[in-house]
Formats: sequence, C-alpha cells, structure tokens
Amino acid sequence: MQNEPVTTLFQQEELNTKERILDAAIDLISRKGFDAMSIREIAREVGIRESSIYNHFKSKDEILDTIIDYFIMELSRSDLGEMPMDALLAQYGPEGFMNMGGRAYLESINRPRVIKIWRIISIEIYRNDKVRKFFKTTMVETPVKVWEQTFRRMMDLGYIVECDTRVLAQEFFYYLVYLLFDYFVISFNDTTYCTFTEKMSDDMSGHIKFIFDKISVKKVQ
Amino acid sequence: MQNEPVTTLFQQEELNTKERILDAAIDLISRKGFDAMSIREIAREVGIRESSIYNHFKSKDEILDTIIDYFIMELSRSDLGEMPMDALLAQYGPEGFMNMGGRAYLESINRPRVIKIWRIISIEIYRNDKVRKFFKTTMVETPVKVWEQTFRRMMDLGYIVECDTRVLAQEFFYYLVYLLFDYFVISFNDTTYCTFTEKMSDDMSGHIKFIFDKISVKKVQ
DNA sequence: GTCTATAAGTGGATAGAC
DNA sequence: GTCTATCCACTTATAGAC
Repeated sequence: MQNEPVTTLFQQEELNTKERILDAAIDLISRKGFDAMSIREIAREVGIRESSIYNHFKSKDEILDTIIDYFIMELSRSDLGEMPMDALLAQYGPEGFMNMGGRAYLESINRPRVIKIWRIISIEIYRNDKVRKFFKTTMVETPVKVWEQTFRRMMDLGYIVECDTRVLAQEFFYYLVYLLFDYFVISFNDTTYCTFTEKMSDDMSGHIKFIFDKISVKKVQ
Repeated sequence: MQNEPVTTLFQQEELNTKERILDAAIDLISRKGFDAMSIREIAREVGIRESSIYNHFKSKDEILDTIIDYFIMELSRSDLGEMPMDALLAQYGPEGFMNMGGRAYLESINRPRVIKIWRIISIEIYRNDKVRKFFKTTMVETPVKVWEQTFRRMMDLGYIVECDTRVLAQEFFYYLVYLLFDYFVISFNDTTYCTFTEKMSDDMSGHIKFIFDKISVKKVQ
C-alpha cells in the first residue's frame, strides 16, 4: 500500500518518512477524526515503530498542526486575488462572471491533494480553534466581503438592479458554504469523494440562475 | 452546582441520579465532544463513583444514544404537522407565512432544554451515523419537501410567480441550515448561547425579504 | 444503589542501544 | 533514524462488599 508510486503531499522530489507519516495521518484523521486516531495506527500504516514518529514530530498535536498549516498555505496560494474584474465582466457578463467565480470555488476544493484535508477541516472545526477561526475568516467572511464589492461594481456598471449588496453577497455565498457542509458532513460517506463535482455543480448552476434571475437588469425593463 | 433548583431534562417530578448523569453528560459532551469526555468526569460532576454510572447505563455509548433519542423524540413532538395553510396564507399573506415558518424554526432550536443537545448534534454529526441520517432526513430533506409543497400551493393560489418550486425551497431553506451551522459551529463560542435569537432573527428577516421580493407577484404587474 | 478494588486495555511519550 | 523496552496516566468496564 505504501509502495505505490504516489506523488507525495509535501515535497515532490522525495518520499521520505516524514511525508509518509503525514500521508497516513491525513488518511486516518479524515476517516476517524483526530481524537480517535492514535500514533500507533500511523506507525502501523507507515510500517515503523511509534517511537520513530517522535523523530519527526514533537507530539501528536504537531502532526495536526502541520497538516492544517499546509492546508492554509495551499489555499491562500490559490487565492484569486487581483482579477481583472471589469474586463471579465465585459467579456462574460454578470451571470458568466458568477459562474466562473463559483466554478473556481468548486475547483479549489476538488483538488486531490487537499480534498481529504477538507474533510479533516470539517471534522476538527468544532474542536480546534485555529481551524474554526481560519474557516470563519478565510472561507466565509472574506469571500462575502469580496462578493459584496463585486456586486457593488456590477451595480455601478449597470449590470444588475439596485439592492442591498451585503444581503446579496450573503444570499449568494452562504449557499456555497452550505454545499460544502452538505458534501463533507451531511451527505458524506466513503464513496462521496467520487461524486463530487456533478451534484455540486448542478446545485450551484441552479442557485446562480435563481440569484441572477432576481438581480438581472433585463427583468425590470 | 448540582444543587440548584433545576427543572430536570427528562422527567419533571424527580431529580434522580440517572437524570443528573444525563445532565452532566450533555454539558460535558456539548463542550468537549463525546470522545474527549470520560465517564470519570461525569462521575465527578454528579458526585458519585464511576462504577455507579453503570447501574444506570450499560455503556458510555448508551449515554449518548439516550441523549440523541431524547432529542429526536423532543423534536418530532414539536412537528408543525398539519397547519391550516390556506387559512394562514389568507390571513397573513405569503411573506407573513414565511416569516412564521422561519420563526417557528428558530424557536424549535432556541429552547433551553435542547439547545446544548443541538451543539452535541453539530459535533457528533460527522462521527455518529444515526445523528447524520437523522439530520439529513429530518432537518434538511423533509423540510425542503414541505416548503416545496407550500410554495407550490402559494403558486396555485396566485400569491407568487411561476418558478421552480424545488429550487425555491432549497434557496429558502438551505440558508436556514447554514444559519444553524454558523451558530453552532463556525461562530460558536461559550457566550454564543446568549446572543442566539437576535442575530439569526435579523439574518432570517433579510433572507425572507430577499426571497419574497423575488417571487412576489406584485413585482411583475 | 453506591461504594472499593481492580481488571484489562489503550493512549502519548521517553531512554538508550544500535 | 529506527529499533526495543518501558513508563505511567488514563480509559471503559466488572466483581463483590455493604
């Protein structure tokens, strides 16, 4: 099992013990939760003794911290950041822009190297305050603010009707957070990872159509 | 702490040991999660020895099962069930009806005897399959179906414009599930229990206004 | 129904040989 | 860096006195 030619999670060039420990930990925690997983299980999976793990990590907690730090770093790396909003709006229109934003959101989750960590985040969010704050700030509050500005711009450019941009941003984005919650918790089972994109993609399309149909400027004319 | 004149959770008439065990367990699990809580802690809180607990419950798991069963029973008891929909619609109008439904939803959560168990449900949903299935079916799928029928009826009676009632029900209700998730997980902290109604009530009002503004029949005439 | 005592196991973590 | 050996705190759970 540990002999398969896998691209390692943390460094491409070498499949060293530290990385194999992290891979095993990610798999175990994503399936059982951090509390229920033990150092012994990791050691068994990797094929070394428990004590050897302490050559790579000071404590059990440090393993989880490393995973979470990696995840946070990996996610902030894919930050859409400075998109040429006006140009994209002119090219694809407001609905197309929303679809692109939603699609980018889905794709940032559905990456093989981090999808198991998403499950870990969903599990540990209630217990680990660093996870909770990261999620609250980076995965909810910041995107809502960004979408609020985006809708404000759309409004200024006459693409959408006048309305409360804050409420609009929440209506748009909270649904996406719900989809995440549904996927990784409510409807989660072991085969979930396969059927990711299709269902969420459909739900999101219906959602965007619903929202856009409401704010579209064509409707009132 | 265990001497306060508290109304017990499971039977009003007597404050016996079994109920005190359940009270302590609910408090501990809601703060730490089931895995991290131990029988010893319950015993310490109640003021008895660990072994005595096994006179009331066969195992640690049975304590959680009892709490969850109580919760499920308590919630199905408050099922709105057969409401005289047409009469209420005529009296309060579609927006008033939605507000009543949303308000009833909030109030069913914000009851002192079950609010800590809501936190337990939020924590254990990833680990306990009974909890997960209950939530998925009773707290998401069934309400969405009920609201779908409700919107269908509103449409037939000419209160709202023609649209996809399934999408509409999801747009309306998923937001409420998100509010739950936000309250009990994302934004949760120890003082959370106090500020429950106001924030969620505001968010819900904005949400209902947004949805209703879209589907209101007045707009297109 | 509660107690003492204890079983029987698991957990994280360390010391020191190699 | 990995191994053997071990520590010890803590866990759920049971047996049997009172």
